[in-house]
Amino acid sequence: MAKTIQAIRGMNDILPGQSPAWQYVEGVIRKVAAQYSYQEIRMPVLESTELFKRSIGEVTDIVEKEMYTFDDRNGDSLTLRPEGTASCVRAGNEHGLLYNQTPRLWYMGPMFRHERPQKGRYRQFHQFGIEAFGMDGPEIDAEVILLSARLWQEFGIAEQLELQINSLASNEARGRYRDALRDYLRQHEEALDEDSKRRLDSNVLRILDSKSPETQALLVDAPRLSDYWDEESRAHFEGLTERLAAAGVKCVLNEKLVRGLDYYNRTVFEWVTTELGAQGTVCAGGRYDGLVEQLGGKATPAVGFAMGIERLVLLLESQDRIPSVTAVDLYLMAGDERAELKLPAVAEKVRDKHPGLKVMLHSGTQNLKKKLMKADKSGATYALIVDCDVNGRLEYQYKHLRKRDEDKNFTDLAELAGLLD
RNA sequence: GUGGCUGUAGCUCAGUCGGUAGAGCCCCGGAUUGUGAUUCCGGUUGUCGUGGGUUCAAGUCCCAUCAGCCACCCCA
Repeated sequence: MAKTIQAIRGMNDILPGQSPAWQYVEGVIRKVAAQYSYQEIRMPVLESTELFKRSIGEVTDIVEKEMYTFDDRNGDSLTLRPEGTASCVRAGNEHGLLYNQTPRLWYMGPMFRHERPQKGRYRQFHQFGIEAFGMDGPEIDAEVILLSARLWQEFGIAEQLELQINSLASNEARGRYRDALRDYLRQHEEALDEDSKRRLDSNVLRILDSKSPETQALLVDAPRLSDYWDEESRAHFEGLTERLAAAGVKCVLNEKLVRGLDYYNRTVFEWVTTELGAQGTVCAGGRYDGLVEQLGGKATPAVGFAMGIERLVLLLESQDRIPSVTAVDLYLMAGDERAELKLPAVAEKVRDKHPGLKVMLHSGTQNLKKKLMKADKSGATYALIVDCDVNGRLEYQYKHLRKRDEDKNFTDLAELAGLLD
């Protein structure tokens, strides 16, 4: 036997048993995105490596050690996209979608990060994302968050998710805070954990969400980001929280919430759950007013989020919120050899008349008992046995496989319609 | 990238002190030759993750490696 080949580590097959859950999730997402008049955009999975270095930030973990990067045959450096926003902005700039316009866009598809796999974290994973460009008021931040909140309502998991929100303020204000925080932490450097010491130079703000208890104790008396907010950012933040409150969406201020990607400013938010272990963030996003210009476009404010589909599916499964669907509705079989020849034609007629019905045609040569066993095993609700009388006329026997004593015989296929509920 | 746990049949798992591989489910056949669900009888499950080593003998002990899970890191 030839040696079998396994899937790449951290890259999962979505098997037939799982695909109905995915189709359900994708269907609800498409519906809700349409309710808010967002339009789909589909970007390539491969982009120039430079795009992600310039958008996500050179010194982030994603760019430094998590990207699938390789040289094309002509020597260009290409990267499998680790997230969607950069690609979306690139496409918007490239096709003139953003200039003097206010597009509301969504995308869904696979992303790639070379991390150690664990629950809710995979090397190929899927994100649904939305991005709204050209609008700088808090009402669009609110819209984006309300869209996500509606998804939780639709899925029936609103109770399991908490909205955490913060403002990173303007780049200048954040810069002043970063300096103040660094000054404070330098005075207590010896008390910091190793990771935080390293971040003192590379990314001070990330020390805020360190899991080390000693570091957190140190942060109690540290400068607070909200004390450094500029007036415009404060007004923007209040405008957002007032709109959320008016719409009945609860949120908690988390002053230690800073995003991992460099391009965020002002509003940042996360929807978190305690149901998924260490990977509790199901959806996260914020405002990124500088990114379009940073990638060569005209200065354009923007806000968006990304949602991890795997985490969403895991959460739905943990709450038993995935509707069951039957794989087969009607199982069709022949009772004799002459009917066998006409069976595909009968199946086509049934499919013509009942387009929504999932019709499975028996294949194989077992006797009728075996056919019915197969029908039962298929999960079908109904079976239809087709026979041929001496004159070549077709006769039908209908059986309800989930209720007893529901057999019926008829010679006109049209009678089937009245039997399917 | 770091650490802990785990890899035996398609699935869930047992396998004692090292002595040539087991159960249930599933699948196939039959009881019942054209009527499923319950029942009964019979049958196939296999590179014990992979590669080395120790040993007369390794699923079992040792080393390496791959994969999965959980946590760190990071992130959705």
